[in-house]
Formats: sequence, C-alpha cells, structure tokens
Amino acid sequence: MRVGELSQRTGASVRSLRYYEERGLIEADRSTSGQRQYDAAVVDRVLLIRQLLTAGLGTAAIVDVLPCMAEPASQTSLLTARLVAERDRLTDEIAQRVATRDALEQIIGAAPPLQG
Amino acid sequence: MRVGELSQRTGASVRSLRYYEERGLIEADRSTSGQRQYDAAVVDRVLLIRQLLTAGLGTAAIVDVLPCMAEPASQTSLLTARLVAERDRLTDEIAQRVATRDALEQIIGAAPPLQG
DNA sequence: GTAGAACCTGACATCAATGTGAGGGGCAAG
DNA sequence: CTTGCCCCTCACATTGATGTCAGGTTCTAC
Repeated sequence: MRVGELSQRTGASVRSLRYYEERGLIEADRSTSGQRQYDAAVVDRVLLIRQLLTAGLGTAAIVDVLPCMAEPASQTSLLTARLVAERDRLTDEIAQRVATRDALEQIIGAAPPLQG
Repeated sequence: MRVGELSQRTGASVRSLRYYEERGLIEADRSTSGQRQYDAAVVDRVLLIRQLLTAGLGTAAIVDVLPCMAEPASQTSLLTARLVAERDRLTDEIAQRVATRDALEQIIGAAPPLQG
C-alpha cells in the first residue's frame, strides 16, 4: 500500500509516517518512480509505535524497544538496560499521575453545592 | 524572600519562577528597586505547581486548578468541568502508561539467557 | 491527453517549558 | 568606591512530534 492508505489505516498523518521512517522506525520499498510501498505488516508496527509515543517514549527509545517486541532474541543486555530505564520512567510517571488524579478527584468531590 | 532563595527552596530555576509569574501562577511584591519579594506561602504553591507540571498539566490548566486546591469554595461549575477534564485526561494517560509498562515488563522478563 | 488526486522533497512554523546570553542596576563587605 | 553577587528585562535558542506551504512529479479516470 502507499502512504495515504497507511495513514488512513493507522491514524498517523502522512507527515508523521515519513517522520517515523526518517527516525528509522519503519521502512518502505520504493516504486520505480520513488513512491513508498508499504508491507501490510507495517500497519501493526505503526499502531505499536503510536502506542509507545502516546505513552511518552521518544522515537530514539522506540528504535531500541521495537525489535525486542518483535523478536525477543534480539534483546541484548544493553537493550535490556534501556527497557528497564523506560519501564522505570513509566512507573514514576504513573505514580505521579495517580497522585495528582487522586488530588483532583478529592477536590471534585468537595465541590461546593450547586447554586442553580 | 527573593527569587534566588525561592529557587533553592523549591528546586525551580529562577527562569522558571519568572515564567510561572508571567503565566499568572504566582505573584510577588516588588521592592522599591523592582526586585521580587515573595511571601513564605509561595514555597508550597510552587511545589504544588511543579507537581502538577510533572503530572502533565499545562500552566493554563494549573491557573484554573490552583485556586480550587487552595480554596474549595472558589470552585464554580465551569472550573469543575475543567477539573473533571484534567482528571479524565490523567486517567487515560495512566491507563496508556500502565499498559505500556506491562508490555515492557513482559519483554524484560522474557530476556534471552545471559551470554556471559 | 488532460484534470485532479496523491505523491515526492525540503524547509519553515508551532507549542511549552526551560536554557542562555546580553546589557544594566542594586546591595553588602572590604 | 570598588569588587562580587544577586537581581532586572528582553530576546533568542532548544527539544520533539507534527503542521503546513511551495514547487514539482506521478498516478487514475475520463
């Protein structure tokens, strides 16, 4: 498929897809005229990339993490360190957000009685 | 206290403190020569601001949220909507991060046996 | 073959919080 | 009064993912 279709199937903008390629997250064959041609498997890969981005990972981290998710055997001790670092960062962010959400929750619960 | 001391006490850079003021998050008296003079209560306020920033709230959201945390009676239905919106956003982000952390966890657990 | 959609590259814009540097004033200690 | 540190404002830089525009090529359908 071409980039427009991949965009529709993944929700990523065409711009973003080209950016992912630039960062080494995805690859594409090229037609003789230079247009990108994507393998069907790329759809899931992009969806995964988007999940990781949404979770706050950067493209540099994703470049390291993705191969480990596709092929566990590719995990070296260096990559494991990276995985652990990202996991720990997520754990911290989760704790921070849970604490803040609870604080907001409490304020919401203590809302003054409605006036009208 | 002056801005340098507030910076030390809160961990926020002087630059950030001035930025918080610009965004309406904190206030300061001015000495005759124009130097900022902070009330002791500002320390806790800044710490709270930093917590909210770390949790991913923007300064615009914090402007709305802060008064409600200091004075529940200041909560209008409009502000409640804002609080709810931020809480829901946090809930989504937490779910996203927990899912991703668990995925990383699983990969880490499935690490190939150490080579050396 | 021609119109219009989809694609290409390249480059500049955006947002938010923060860094950094310039150029100048304030204040305490010697 | 000078040295040194703290403060002031203004303004430009940074980071990362994405938007957007320009100028040009390719593909699809008529």
